[in-house]
Amino acid sequence: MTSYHHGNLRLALLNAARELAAENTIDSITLREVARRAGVSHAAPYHHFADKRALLRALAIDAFNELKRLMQKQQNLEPEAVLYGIGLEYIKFALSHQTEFRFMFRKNLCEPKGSPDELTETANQSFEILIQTIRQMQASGLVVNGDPQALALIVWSTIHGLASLLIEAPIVPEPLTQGYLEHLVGIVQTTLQCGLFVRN
Amino acid sequence: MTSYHHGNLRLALLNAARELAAENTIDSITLREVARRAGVSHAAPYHHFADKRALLRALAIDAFNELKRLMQKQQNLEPEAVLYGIGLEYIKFALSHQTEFRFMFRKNLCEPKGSPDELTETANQSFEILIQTIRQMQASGLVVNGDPQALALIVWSTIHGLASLLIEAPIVPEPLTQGYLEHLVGIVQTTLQCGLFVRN
DNA sequence: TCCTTATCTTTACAACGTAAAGATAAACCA
DNA sequence: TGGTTTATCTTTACGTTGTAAAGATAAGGA
Repeated sequence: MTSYHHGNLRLALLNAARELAAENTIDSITLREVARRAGVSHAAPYHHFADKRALLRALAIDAFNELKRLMQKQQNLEPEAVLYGIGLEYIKFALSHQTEFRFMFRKNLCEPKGSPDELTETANQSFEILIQTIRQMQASGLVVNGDPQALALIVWSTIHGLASLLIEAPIVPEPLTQGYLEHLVGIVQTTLQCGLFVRN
Repeated sequence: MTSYHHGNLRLALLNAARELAAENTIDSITLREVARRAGVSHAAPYHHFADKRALLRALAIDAFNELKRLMQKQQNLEPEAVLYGIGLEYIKFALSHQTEFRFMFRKNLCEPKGSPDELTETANQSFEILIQTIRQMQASGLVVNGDPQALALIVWSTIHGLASLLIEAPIVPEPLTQGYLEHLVGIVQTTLQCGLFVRN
């Protein structure tokens, strides 16, 4: 079992990183510790990732793909329920994968603008689902007309903002129960749906 | 001029950190480089900050205070324009102080929950302005009734989410002009005001 | 079979955060 | 005023990190 060649070290490294992500804070993910957990020398990772950024980027890409999968699943609901479902999944994912979520939104993990970047591409694919949802809802007369991309950006902002604040904001709104969470997403829904302002 | 005692090293260190924040990415802020720029030895900062986290925390606190000041200034506008003004200032601040903005929302810079934490307190003071604004608008009949804290959280989410995505999201919506920025904040306003969904 | 190539280890180095102990100057107190 | 205390800064030191370079091992193709 303790062969010189590992078999699938790349995956083992990513899993070790995820393990660290789950148990510690964001700074505890170190290349050397990841290698240690995978049972290899501290330089071994360099045969699978160009540098530390590349490892974290791979982590972020995996996370985006998982989130995309969760969002896609919500598209099977009745049209009026899709957006609420997506919002809830998004926030639940952020809360249950806080460290990965932080790496998903770290510009300096992306390749310099212009060069092809898998992270940017994967993120865009997730965003596409939101645009697509808006488009479908527009077709069903559920959402106002207008540039679907801009509207999707606002929806994403609202959901992403709530998720970020719940994770990172130095304010403690409540002990976070599933019920309170659904309550908050409900307000988001209501806000988007009815508007915050009094109609005149 | 080159006296043994610096005079106001604490401020000089913070300014050096801000200088680094302005010109580089988030990882380039190192305690030793900050000390170098302030013209002192690499251990000098420890007489003014307990550790690196404390320096960054002070940076975040200063940033929150500056943002609070900007938001407060908007409260002099006509009631209907306050929220738009706050949103625009918030996003402009995030874009012009990206690194500080990132440190403002970093849970691990806060003291462990329970102990008194100046960062948490300062952040709450900023949030208070938003709650206060909602309350005033409710009094003027501009905003629907309901828990002002929860409503303010949603408003904050939307604005904060947009700011975060513009800074961090691995999608490039547009070249960011002042005009496009105002356009986006306008959509936020419209969303909050009129709702995204078709009325039925 | 031998050689190439991919994978992993060893060794090495500079930079970092931080601790401990010593130097300097300012402030305070007689 | 002069001496002592205290705050501030420096020097030295240590362990950890990311990364480069060179060597060891094993797998696969000629």
